[in-house]
Amino acid sequence: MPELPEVETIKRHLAPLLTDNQIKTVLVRRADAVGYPDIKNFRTGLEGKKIKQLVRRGKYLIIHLHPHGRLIFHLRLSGHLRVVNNNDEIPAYERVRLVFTSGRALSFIEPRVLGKVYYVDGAGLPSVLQGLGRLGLEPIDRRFNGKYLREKLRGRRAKIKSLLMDQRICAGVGNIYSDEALFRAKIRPTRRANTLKPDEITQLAQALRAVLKSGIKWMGTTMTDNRYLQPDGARGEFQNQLRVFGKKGMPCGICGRPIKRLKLGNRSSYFCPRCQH
DNA sequence: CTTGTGTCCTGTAGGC
DNA sequence: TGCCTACAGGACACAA
Repeated sequence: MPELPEVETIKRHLAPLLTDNQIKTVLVRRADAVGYPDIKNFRTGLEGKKIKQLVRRGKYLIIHLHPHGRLIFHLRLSGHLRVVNNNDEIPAYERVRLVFTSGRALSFIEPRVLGKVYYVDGAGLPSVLQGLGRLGLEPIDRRFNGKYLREKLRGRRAKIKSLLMDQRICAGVGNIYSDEALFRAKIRPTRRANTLKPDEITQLAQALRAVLKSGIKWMGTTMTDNRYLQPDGARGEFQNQLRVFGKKGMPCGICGRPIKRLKLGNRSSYFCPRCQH
């Protein structure tokens, strides 16, 4: 579900609510929602710890604990996080709950159980989190520019969209924001990376930066299914800024021709056949 | 090393 | 109403 702007929005909402809270108990309602370690060590590792700081890297949300340890969430396609009163009704599809000494609780909701939560004690990362250790630059990083992207794409013959969604190249970019950046840079998702001119890659890097920053500003994208919601239940607003994603058959805002949809890998891609080359 | 495809899991929407 | 298929903001294992 969430890409970088959504996870960033979630982090900003949760940070003031969670910081300094102490974990009293941990309830695991679905064992396979815990990615690491085993359930017993997951619980004992967390109980008694205090929440120190929230950090986002790519699409990962990392919660630093006191006196040590990290709690890491990856929400994948359908994960949610909500802060609730521990006495309130249990949300549907809740998989893990952290109960705080304050009487509040953090609810990890994940209908599809693709998203996971991890507890890491030491400095290193378990193999199930190797993706976190291999992330490339985020497009909102000031070092992310045309030069960086050209180096990463050099010699690559794959379709550009699949490379934009490669977290080792563009950390935090997913299906929505890659389509939107490609539209703004006037490049088709199916273009082979090695056919892009240096100028086009510079435009693409700029577009990625702009789209992700705008996504954060508008607090993420909530489509009509409300699958992504902020932790307080509010919808995002970036869906109103979308130019192509989910707009099959609707007129392009620039040329008026209908937006096309195609399958790339197993994902939907949207683009304007007139404006994008 | 690179690329494309299948798979994990569950729910929902739409066609018949 | 029921059954079937397609689809879903992701990432990884695997084969070629």
